[in-house]
Amino acid sequence: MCPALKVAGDAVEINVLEDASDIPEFVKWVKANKAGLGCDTETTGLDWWSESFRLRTVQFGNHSTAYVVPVEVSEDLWDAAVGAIRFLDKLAFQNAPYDLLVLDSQTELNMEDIWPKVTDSKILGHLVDSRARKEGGSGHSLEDLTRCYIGNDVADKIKGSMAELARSMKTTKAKVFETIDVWHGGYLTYAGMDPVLTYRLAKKLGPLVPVSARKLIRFEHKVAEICSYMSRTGFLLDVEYTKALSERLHLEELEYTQICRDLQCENPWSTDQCANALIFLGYPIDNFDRTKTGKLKVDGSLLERVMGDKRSSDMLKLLAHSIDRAKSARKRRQTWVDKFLGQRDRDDRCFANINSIQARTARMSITGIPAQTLPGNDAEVRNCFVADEGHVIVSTDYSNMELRFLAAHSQDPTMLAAFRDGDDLHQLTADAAGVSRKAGKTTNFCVVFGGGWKAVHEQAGVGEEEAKAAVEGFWKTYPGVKKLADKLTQEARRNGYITTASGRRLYVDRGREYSALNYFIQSGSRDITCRALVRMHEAGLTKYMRLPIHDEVVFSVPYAHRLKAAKMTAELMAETIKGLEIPTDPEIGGRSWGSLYELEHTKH
DNA sequence: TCGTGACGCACC
DNA sequence: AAACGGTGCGTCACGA
Repeated sequence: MCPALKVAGDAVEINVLEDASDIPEFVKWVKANKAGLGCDTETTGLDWWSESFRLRTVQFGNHSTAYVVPVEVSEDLWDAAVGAIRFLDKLAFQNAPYDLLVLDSQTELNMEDIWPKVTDSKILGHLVDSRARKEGGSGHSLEDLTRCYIGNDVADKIKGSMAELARSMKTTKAKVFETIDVWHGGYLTYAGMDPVLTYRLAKKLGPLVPVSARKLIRFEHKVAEICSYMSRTGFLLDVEYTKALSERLHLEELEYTQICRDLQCENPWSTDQCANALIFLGYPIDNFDRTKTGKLKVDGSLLERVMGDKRSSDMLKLLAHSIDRAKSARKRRQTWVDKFLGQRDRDDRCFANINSIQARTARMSITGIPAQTLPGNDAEVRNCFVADEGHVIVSTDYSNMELRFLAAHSQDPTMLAAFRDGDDLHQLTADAAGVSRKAGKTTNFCVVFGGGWKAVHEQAGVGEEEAKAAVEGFWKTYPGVKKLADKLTQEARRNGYITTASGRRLYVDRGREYSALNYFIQSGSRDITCRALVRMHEAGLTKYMRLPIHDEVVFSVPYAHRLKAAKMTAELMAETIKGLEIPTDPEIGGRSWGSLYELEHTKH
């Protein structure tokens, strides 16, 4: 028995099962709590797919009592924990996808059987307040939610106890979980507190979800479930190709780093050193922009200016080019290629960690395989991933989802007609304002982002006057959009938040009410993709899904069924919003993901 | 030795 | 009156 602890004034009892003789008491307690308990796992790390990964303890908790089951010490304890999970009607987890992937991969339990019983306190927390802690919101980690809804003192104690463990063991936090003795008192206290906090948070947060968002609770749990199946499936890596690419990028990096060194730039990753070396070779210091902290700005556009400047010497141009190439090669290798190789499992699969409800707008984020940020202008990096044996890659995305969503919800007649008639919306905006198509297109996107003429000016590379005319023309051409934007801005000003088409509450920062339109569109578009995931799941397509990427879903499908699969995904994903269809565009590729990008490559 | 902020760049 | 929204990740630089 651990020392008594207090949470928000209540004593919390943490029990540890030491051997089989403790099991009857635990079973009795679980039976008395059949309706539901908080649950958590402690493991050796986060890489649930790796061979060295181990499940160490499973913990259960209610409002005031916790049981820590050190499943790694005996089969009896293992069976007791597994039995409890099977027996309980409801289970509350904090970030359920992770724990369920652990239980699924390490025990005889299946995610499919656990998910229907799950409440995820992270999902509830996000539905209550989607903002990160930095943004003035609650945040969504266990520590943040505890701090916000239970008490600072408890959150500090949890955080402090972990740091203390690391200190006492003279190691890093990550190593603690791998090496600490399972009977260590501090460890067991830490482990036991988590399910108690999760249980309390789940109880507390449920009623705080705004009425308009209640229907999203089930929906978001389903989306998280589907994403966890995609995580579990993983994506097959073409190891031979990936190794060769890594090697090539490494040589490229070395070659260009050497040139930088020869030109007095020892470290091209230090912006200070780059600036100094460029100035040393004669580039005028006045030509630099400054960062907001007043330092010389060295970015891609500066390097481009150096290379394009007629007054630049050959050496200066060579330095700018070499800095760019060295950085680019290393970025590709470190951020993507080598990461894939390092993370693969014994079957050469990589596993994405999909946070199905992460951003302030509820957009997903994907780490592990950073699928949302793979370079899109060539096939090189994406070719690392391939469809399963006998499969090909299919990718289905929405056409113009955000602008169509805007047209549907604003019911602006001009914009609606343009989409219905298949007109060129970018040209339409351009014609209305008497500007180039490029300015028109950029304006359409900038308005969605909440940008103004300055953004159009910089992004489209058109003059200030043309940019001003384009933005002014936009609002005149689409008065319905203006009306929606004004309505949302006022709503944000009045309430401090907007309610999206799905009923989600999104807080908007004071003084930044112009972003309300973007939140509405971005969040609504994300919900469209997620509803499509649910429909495809119900149609039995989950095992072919690999990754959701904003307005796109990537699949691996059997070659023989590629046509039918593409058609099915296109039909299931398409959705009609207020009478306007958001159409989809399925693409059938070859074995590698990059094959879908090779055509676009020829554009350059 | 770490954690963190600034910066730059990859994307929708 | 105007207003660039949302991410992940790697490096450098700095401070506890």
